[in-house]
Amino acid sequence: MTTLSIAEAAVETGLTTHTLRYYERDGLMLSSVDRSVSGHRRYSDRDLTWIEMITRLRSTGMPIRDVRRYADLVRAGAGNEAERLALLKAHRERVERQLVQVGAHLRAIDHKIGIYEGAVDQAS
Amino acid sequence: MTTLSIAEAAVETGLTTHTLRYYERDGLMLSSVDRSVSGHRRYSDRDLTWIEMITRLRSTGMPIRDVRRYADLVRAGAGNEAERLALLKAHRERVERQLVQVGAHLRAIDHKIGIYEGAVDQAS
DNA sequence: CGTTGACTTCGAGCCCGCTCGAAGGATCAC
DNA sequence: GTGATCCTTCGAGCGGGCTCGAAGTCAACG
Repeated sequence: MTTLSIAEAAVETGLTTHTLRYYERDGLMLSSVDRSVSGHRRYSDRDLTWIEMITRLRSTGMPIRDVRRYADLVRAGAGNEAERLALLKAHRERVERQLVQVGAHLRAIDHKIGIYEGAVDQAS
Repeated sequence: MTTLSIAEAAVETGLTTHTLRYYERDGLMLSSVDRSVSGHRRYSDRDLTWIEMITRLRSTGMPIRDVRRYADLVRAGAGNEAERLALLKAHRERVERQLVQVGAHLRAIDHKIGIYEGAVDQAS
């Protein structure tokens, strides 16, 4: 099992070291990241996998506080799967509704693009 | 041609009166909104149509400053269609890339949901 | 004529999610 | 050993996009 320094974990996850510390500080990690004897953070595979999950939730638009709630549930251990499920499903619904909306807006914008393409063609 | 008060325009567009004034202040409108003799804003159909466009751009994630740039182009009048086209196309690209990404993340989350559904089934 | 209420402007404040800098301690490369 | 590099914590700052409050004007209703 490999463990990474915060700088390496930053590269691996595409986040900054500042953000990684911030996530931990803000209660988004499942537990405090392990430390080396010298006190430096050591990111485990488990940490990295979890950060990947955070990234998924975040980049589908989940606010930090909801990610924290989810982390709290996972941290609490087995027994609250139904609650986690509800949280993820609710999120899923929101994201899908938004995808549909964005799709519709995008088509309207495409229509506009079509108009300009016509106009630019004319001009040439 | 109907014209609306700011309060009516807010209802119509789903924005707040604060936001409508903010958009104008921030140079997002094509021109200052007309005023009644008493100085109250009167939103024309053209204004509402434009606000709809702003909403489309905004809710597909375009930052305010880019909306302003686009408004500047439209305001400048005919002759810069190619530039407008470029702006919209670039935006379109970004949005599509993001849609793909969000879709991928969503599927990963769905996978997780599937796992929890299994677990909750087990428990019941 | 008074009061209610919708409107005006302006500037400040807020929330989110980072992002950064300072100050200090440890570690690595030579 | 010494200098560069990396780490730590803490708290402040920032950019975006609103959001709000204060203070004032004006018009309509009764």
